[in-house]
Amino acid sequence: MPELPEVETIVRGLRKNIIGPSISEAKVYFAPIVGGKNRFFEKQLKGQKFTKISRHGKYIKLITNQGKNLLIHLRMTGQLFTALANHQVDKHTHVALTFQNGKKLIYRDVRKFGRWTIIPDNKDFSDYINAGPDALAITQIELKNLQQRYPKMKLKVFLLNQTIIAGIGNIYADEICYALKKHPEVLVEQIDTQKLYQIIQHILNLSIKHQGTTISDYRTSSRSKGNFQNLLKVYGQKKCQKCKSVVSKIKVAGRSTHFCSQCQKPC
DNA sequence: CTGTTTACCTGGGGGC
DNA sequence: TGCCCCCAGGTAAACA
Repeated sequence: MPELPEVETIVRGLRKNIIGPSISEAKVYFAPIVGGKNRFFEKQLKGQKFTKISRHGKYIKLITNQGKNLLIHLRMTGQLFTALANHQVDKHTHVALTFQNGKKLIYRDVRKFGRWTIIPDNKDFSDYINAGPDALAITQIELKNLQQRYPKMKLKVFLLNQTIIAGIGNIYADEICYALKKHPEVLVEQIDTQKLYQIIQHILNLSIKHQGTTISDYRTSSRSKGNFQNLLKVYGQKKCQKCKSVVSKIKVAGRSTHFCSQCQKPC
């Protein structure tokens, strides 16, 4: 589900709501989400206050006043939203934090793939985040260096690999290839760095402006849907917006891949 | 080392 | 309606 724009939208929303108040109760309803250590987890967070929230790629990083580091990954269907004191949890809610001001932070995840990790005191976030530079923080120089390191990699495989660039997932990889007018299987060495750089920044920032893409599960921190799904040019589309020909669907790196065979040439 | 499956889960949609 | 199969925004582990 959530890629960089969706995670960024959630982080911005939460920053306004959960920074400050102390956690009066932490409740885990499904232990595997927190690595099976639900008692430990509840104890660690109780009484803490979040002082900072940020993001690297699709990872959410939270820091408390007593230096506890909490790492959250939403994977496919994770939802992170704030709720009022009277909020009723449903069967897909796996973690709930209650703050002293009565508000709650709810983690809901239909497929249960997401993970909450408390970083041990002697470790750092980076020990638990296996990722390259963030797609919105990367410089053009860094991007060029990465292209030179993986010249024979297919463009979409390169974009999807989180250890190369962090934050781009299946939807935005397809949208980026489309905007570049390149077939997703074109080799990385054939891509102009400046164009790729500008298109990545443009598409991700535009999606953030529209609160991300809701295909089915993704919701903002206030549980509203994103709007960028209305602006997608090729992912999940039947016909190419430009030339009206039928959008092709193939598998690349095991992921469903949409492209226009007329507008995106493999040259 | 690299590229390809599989596993983790639930639910929605299509075909019959 | 119900059953079966496939598909889904992600990633780590197992496999060849």
